[in-house]
Amino acid sequence: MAVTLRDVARLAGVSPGAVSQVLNGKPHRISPETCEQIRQAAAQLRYVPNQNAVTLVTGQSQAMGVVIPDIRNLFFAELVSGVEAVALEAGWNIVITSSSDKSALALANFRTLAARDVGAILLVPASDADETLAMEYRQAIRDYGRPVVQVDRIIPDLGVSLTAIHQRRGAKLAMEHLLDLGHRRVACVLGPTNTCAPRLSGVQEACAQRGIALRERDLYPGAYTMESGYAVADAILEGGYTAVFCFNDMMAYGFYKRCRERGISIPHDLSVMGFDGVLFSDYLEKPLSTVWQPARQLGVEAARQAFRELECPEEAGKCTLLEPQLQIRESTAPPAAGAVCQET
Amino acid sequence: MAVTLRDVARLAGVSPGAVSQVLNGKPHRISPETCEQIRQAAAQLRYVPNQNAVTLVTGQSQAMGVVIPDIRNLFFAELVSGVEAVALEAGWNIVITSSSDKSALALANFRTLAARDVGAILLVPASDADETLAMEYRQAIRDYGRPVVQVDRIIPDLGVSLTAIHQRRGAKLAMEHLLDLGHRRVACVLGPTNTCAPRLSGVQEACAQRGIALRERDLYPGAYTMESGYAVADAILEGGYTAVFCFNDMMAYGFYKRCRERGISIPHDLSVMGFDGVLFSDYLEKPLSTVWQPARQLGVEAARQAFRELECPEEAGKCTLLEPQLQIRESTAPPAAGAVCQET
DNA sequence: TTGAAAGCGCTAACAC
DNA sequence: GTGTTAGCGCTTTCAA
Repeated sequence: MAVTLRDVARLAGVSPGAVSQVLNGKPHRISPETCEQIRQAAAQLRYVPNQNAVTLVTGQSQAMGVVIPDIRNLFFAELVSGVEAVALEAGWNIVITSSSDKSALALANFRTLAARDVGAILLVPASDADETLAMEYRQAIRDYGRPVVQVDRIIPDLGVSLTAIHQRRGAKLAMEHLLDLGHRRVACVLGPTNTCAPRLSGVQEACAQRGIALRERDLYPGAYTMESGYAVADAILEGGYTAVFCFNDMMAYGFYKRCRERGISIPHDLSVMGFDGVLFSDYLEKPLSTVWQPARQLGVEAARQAFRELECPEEAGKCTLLEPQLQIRESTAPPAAGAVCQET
Repeated sequence: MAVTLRDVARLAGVSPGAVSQVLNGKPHRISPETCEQIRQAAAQLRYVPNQNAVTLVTGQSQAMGVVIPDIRNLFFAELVSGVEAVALEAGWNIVITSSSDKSALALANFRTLAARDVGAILLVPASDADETLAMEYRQAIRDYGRPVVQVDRIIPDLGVSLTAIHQRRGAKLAMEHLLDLGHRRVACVLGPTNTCAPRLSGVQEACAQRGIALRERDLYPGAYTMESGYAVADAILEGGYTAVFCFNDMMAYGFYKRCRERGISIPHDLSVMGFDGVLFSDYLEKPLSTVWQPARQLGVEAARQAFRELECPEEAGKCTLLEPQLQIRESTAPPAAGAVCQET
């Protein structure tokens, strides 16, 4: 059915080996005329090498495996697009697997990709990864024996490179912005425990440096969804705060919605800060102040790191941290004299 | 490095063939004890079959190729997630390629996927596809010789199945909604010419059926981006309209922004209708009335169609149209008595 | 300068 | 029941 290298060889009247040499641009000990004949024959038959055969014999597919929680999350979509751009330059494809943020599935995905002999794997672990899982990952990474880059999220001691965004610093920037505006009663809406740790410690750092107390009860649980931002709003609006730091933009959107419903004016009655810098934040009725994360760049850097390791194994184990950017828009302002949110 | 089937055979003291039989659950003519031994050996060595070898010999990889314009577009991200869900059930992976909505790249991607022996290809053509390209596609599809499903966008006479959303009907619904509210001066913000044709004819149909004239100048060019919605807003706000139908939600967001800046009140001064039903539409200051497209379901159906064709080639050439849904929210209302947009 | 031959790891048809 | 064998399409080494 498909045209094979043999077909080309037959048409050109040479051996398969010769065709392989020429078409792969190897140091050719083949006469220019033969070369030309081979090229013509290949073109005529529209020969395309079977990648699986190439992979089988070379032991490495020209594909990069990617494990992410969910492609519908804009952050990961951006990330993937960065990876793809780099892969494309090198003539590689990408194989994507989503874990629904479930560790077991993420690990299974990792193994599947390994079994496909992808040339490298970019791994964004699920947020519920624990020590048992870390051990399994270590094993799987060892078995795989090729470049693995941990992206965005950290499982300790995996022994592979890490490419991530400096979230702690970003969160600190955000909190400092709020504190500098004069806010003293700030609520935080967190994400899933495992993944929001760096952001939380950024917040704590900012408070500590300014000698401001951050109470346990100022920390509200969230799930990084609009729904969870909406759901937690009432409690916060009654908590006597002058500002809220939502640990991602989505939750801030949900928060906005509830504020709108209750007639709370942002930023007059309450300042709202986000985190992510998602596409839409600039198009809200009050453009959201947030911390922009270079998601696409993250994908680019992670892919580059993988290629670097491929060229030169000593490059493994590098840690790359990208800088997030504070984006101050219209949802934050100094606390108003008579803020509507009653004191507790 | 990696454990091979031979290693397992050696440990179990049997032949490679036997191991293959047992591990693949083939009608086993193998004694239960031997079976057990083989399984144990495989488990002990943590044997994982090399997928490339399997692919090479079976001639088909357990992977579905997907060609889309851009993964950062939420619509396609949803689509892909649907495909992935179906693929996962069958133990397949997906290989994603983005074309940046460029036809040449989309075609190249198609060929790359074919060369990888993916089991089937889901193709969302780029929006600038012309007849020359259609010919190349036909050729490539023939060479590929496996199931291809055209998704969401139509290239005529490709001779493959099509799974899409009934956009014409959706657009008609939207326009009817506007007309039923009493609007007579409606502006449309289009998308790239090739891709928005069905939506446009839905609009025309609705107008024709009600004997309402749709003038050429009521059609404004757009690019399906927020920026383009923002950019076109001024012209429309001065055009004496009482309603705008943006051919996607993104452009409506951009339109909102400009309205906000100019103090135009939606829907009092102007009704705005979107198309897509993107995640955020419900969280805008005035939740956007729109036409929801079942993007994820589209992916699910397309993948299922591919699997069906794989099982039974006669299934090829089927056309599946999914129904979009009118979602009326708060951005549309009857035209106000004294609308602010001056007449032309 | 070129052809022949040996695998890569696996499946499937065929002997034993 | 189980082992042996012949490839899948390609790269690469070694002879010629």
